[in-house]
Amino acid sequence: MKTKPVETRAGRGDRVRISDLAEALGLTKGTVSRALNDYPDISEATRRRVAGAAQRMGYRPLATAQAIRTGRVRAVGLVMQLEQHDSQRPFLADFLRGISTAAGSEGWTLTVATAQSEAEGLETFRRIVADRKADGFILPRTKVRDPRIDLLRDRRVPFVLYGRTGNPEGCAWFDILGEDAMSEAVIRLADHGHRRIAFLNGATRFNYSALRARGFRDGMAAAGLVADPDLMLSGVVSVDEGEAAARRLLALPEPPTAILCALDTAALGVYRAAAALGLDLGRDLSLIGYDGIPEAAAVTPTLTSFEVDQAEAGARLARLLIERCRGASAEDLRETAHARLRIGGTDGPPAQDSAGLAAKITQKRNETRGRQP
Amino acid sequence: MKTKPVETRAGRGDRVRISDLAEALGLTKGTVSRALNDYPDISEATRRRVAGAAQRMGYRPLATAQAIRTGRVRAVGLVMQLEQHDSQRPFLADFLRGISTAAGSEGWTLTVATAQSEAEGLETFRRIVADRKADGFILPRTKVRDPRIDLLRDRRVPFVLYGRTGNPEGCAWFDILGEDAMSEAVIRLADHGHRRIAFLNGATRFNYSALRARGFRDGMAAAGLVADPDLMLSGVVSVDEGEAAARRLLALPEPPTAILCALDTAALGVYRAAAALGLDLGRDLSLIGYDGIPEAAAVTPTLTSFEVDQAEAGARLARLLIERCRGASAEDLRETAHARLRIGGTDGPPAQDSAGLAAKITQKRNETRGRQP
DNA sequence: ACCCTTGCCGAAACCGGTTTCGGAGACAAT
DNA sequence: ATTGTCTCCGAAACCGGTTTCGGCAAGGGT
Repeated sequence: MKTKPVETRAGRGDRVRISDLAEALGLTKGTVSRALNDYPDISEATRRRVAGAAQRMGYRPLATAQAIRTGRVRAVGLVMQLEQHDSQRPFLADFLRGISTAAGSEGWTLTVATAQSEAEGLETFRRIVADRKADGFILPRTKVRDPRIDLLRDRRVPFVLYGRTGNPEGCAWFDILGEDAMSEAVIRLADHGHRRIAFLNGATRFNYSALRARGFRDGMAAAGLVADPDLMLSGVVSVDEGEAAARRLLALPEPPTAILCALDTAALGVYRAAAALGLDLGRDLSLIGYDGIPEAAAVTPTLTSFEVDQAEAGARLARLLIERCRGASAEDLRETAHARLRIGGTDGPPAQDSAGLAAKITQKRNETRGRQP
Repeated sequence: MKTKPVETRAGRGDRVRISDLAEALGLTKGTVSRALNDYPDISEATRRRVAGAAQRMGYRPLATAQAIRTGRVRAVGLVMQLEQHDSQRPFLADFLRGISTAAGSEGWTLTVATAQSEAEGLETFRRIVADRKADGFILPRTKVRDPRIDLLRDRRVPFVLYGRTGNPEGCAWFDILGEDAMSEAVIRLADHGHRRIAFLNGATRFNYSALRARGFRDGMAAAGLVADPDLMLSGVVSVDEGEAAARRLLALPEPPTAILCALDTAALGVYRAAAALGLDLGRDLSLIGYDGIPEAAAVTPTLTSFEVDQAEAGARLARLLIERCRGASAEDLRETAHARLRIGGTDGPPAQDSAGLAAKITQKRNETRGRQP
């Protein structure tokens, strides 16, 4: 039954072991180990001597060997729960690059797993921890109430959120201030002269949704405008949902002259609705999105949107997690950054006010109706 | 200096160790180990007894502990060398999902690293092997002559190509038959009535380019058409390059009525060129791409293109690599699959032949010129 | 009845580290 | 000079497995 494995000569390879180091220094490997791990019972002199020799001889402890005693393998874990409409998808490569380079510079590696469902995801965490394939996790796409957090907090497994969450106790995180972006967008639209501004929010189970909604409201207040509840929809994620929502909004007696979307995918749906109604994006209807997905730059006119440096996010998350694994307290490991506005062609001064827009829409609709039968 | 690490109680956790198993069976752990690893000096009876107990007690060997003796950690490695224009990028999530689920079902995990340059990539391989973070590698985007292959082959590290290569000796692989797709596309265009068909190929250093070019030629031959060298360009990768190439082709005395692109990104550039010349895609000019990137479905008309099941590709690659690590010979581990045509709105019978198209282009150009000054 | 295989398993070394324990030596205090 | 404390390192156990080696018992041949 046993087939001969491929000869991996890496086995006896040129690695310097701790015993080599010890021998070269005239010490025992136990002493060398303690010196390298900053045990207090090692004199400063030998500590330096050992560190120097380790450096010179290129000694790097074998993580798998350390792990059997310490249980720590110097690997950050990432469990991706892929959903159909995941705005992070296009940026996954950048995100992973950020994580793996930051981790690599500390001698850590990245272990990736995927899950189709939440339950499977939790099981995956358990497995990876039990198998010692990672020392901690980066948790992307945090929810307001997130079972992953409960699980890991309960098991005392280190983790860092990409995003914030409802109960932040014991959580370290890095997050983009989506609320600031939404607020900035509203003020920009108000400066253009828009007074009726709609907001298409994402799925409310994700934590960012509440924040972006708050940012929208804050921006409206700052601009001296009223946030009409009829113009605030949530759960608008896919292109189709975006189109449907926009159609509904534009059929109102007092339609918005600008739509702000928490997700670019929804914004792409607005393109369709505008095209169907014969509206000019950027003139008849202004539109601002969030994420900066590639499709938004490929379409005409290009979408005004907020882009996030996902590589930077990954790098900072990795560094935070490593610090956390080394024992830093979660409360000291909380960072944020801003999204950057990428100006496209979909926002500008309104060609007419809400009433004018309503009239135009009615007129267009009648034209179309007239042509059809 | 030493900060207290986060208490990971996974350490003493509920894991059943091999010694637990041995004790329960009244055997020594050495015997149990040999039984589980199919050593020939274990009776079939005890082998079964051990396997049964392992199953029942939920014993799973700790990979990191095994690794220190065997050097094998049950992890597949993936080093992504990210380039600016990587058509795989949008599919990375699916690809990773395929790999990690297939690997997971065998108890393996996935270690991911990234590199900015070829040299850094090679160094990364060395590091991962030396640190025993992976037992073998999946090599995406193979080149005709690929230094990664030389390195790994030389060090006898198992690997599997995603793609084929110039010197296949000792290489296992999985690949999509891009040549068949190109050939199919040509025949489709010929069936539409096209006679002058152009081909925009990708970067020639990648192995797929030669294959797709061959597929184009084979398709032309099969359709009874001549492949005009003036209509075959290569190194056309980005949207800008695609646009420039299309402009050049359409300025020829006998322009093509159809363009086949080895990459969707290039095809997106053709959209721009067609728009600039006032040509109707699907009527004046037919266009077929390859990859099925999301932008190609977002644009109007949608691009006729070939899509690849990247999750399936990842899964098969993972399985092949695991087999390879278990000792299967590379020559027995070579699989292929087909891309699937996704019909869009960019291909159809030509509205006019090449001469007619040339006339139309000249006319449009004069119109534009007349308007401009 | 004797020797020689052969099959099968226990004992122990080993992999490359970490961690505990104890003791040698330096130095200060009595 | 003796005792006590403190510093610093060696020795050895340990982590959870794998692999080598040797030997016992059963079976086979003469």
